[in-house]
Amino acid sequence: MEIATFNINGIKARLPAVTAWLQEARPDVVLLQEIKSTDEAFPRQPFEEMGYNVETHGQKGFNGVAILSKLPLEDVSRGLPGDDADEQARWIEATVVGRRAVRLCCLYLPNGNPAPGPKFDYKLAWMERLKARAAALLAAEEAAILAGDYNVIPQDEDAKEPAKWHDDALARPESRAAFRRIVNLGLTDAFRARNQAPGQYTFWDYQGGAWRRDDGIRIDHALLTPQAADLLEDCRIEKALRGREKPSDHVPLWLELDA
DNA sequence: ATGTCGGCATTGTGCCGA
Repeated sequence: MEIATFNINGIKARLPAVTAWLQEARPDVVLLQEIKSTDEAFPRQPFEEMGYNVETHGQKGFNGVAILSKLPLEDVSRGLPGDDADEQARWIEATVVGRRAVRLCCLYLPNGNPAPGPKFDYKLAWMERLKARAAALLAAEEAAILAGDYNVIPQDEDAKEPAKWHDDALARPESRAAFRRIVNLGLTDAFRARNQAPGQYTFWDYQGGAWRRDDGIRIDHALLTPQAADLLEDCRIEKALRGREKPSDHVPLWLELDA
């Protein structure tokens, strides 16, 4: 089973690029972040015509997540538990059953800038809720993946210029510690399980010629429960997509699971 | 180097978020 996670930075602006990519790459499952669309406005039809089931958790103008799957999506759940007052659409999960059942959690973790401040507080609180959900998934002892835009640069080797990020919400010690607490519950960073090299990025800012200078950061991650990690066959970053026409500022992260 | 995008409210262009 091939699963890709991709922050597309707006489905309306990215529809041609995303459909062209899907036609050639043909993943079984796609986890999308930053659709920046309501459920009603999301263009389901082009994806359904390609054979995908579509489940969205959208919001007008900002955020929004979705799951596309060739297999049926079962037990769909929207919203990260733990705060009924949170209206930001950043979490959707569902189960696919191939040769094995896999729980798919698609997440768009808050950016948190400027830090310190209320947005940073919201990020850290959201990460506490994510930790609680991860603990529950681990307790179920089933194959689950928690993948998406984490907006966390885990270590200095995950940035071309780490020093310029040290005061940023993506790399501050509080953000990195919160990310480590989640991983340390017993999850596997799928990319790092397969590739230990520095200089592996999933995001290059539109500004300042970041792509041209390969000034990137690794902030899109897939964390796996042990039962999912046992199924992991490969994990790779599709860097070339960033160099195409009208790209997102993120590129897809791919998982190959024996499932 | 207040640099680049996307979306919104709006019909010109400024604001917000990233």
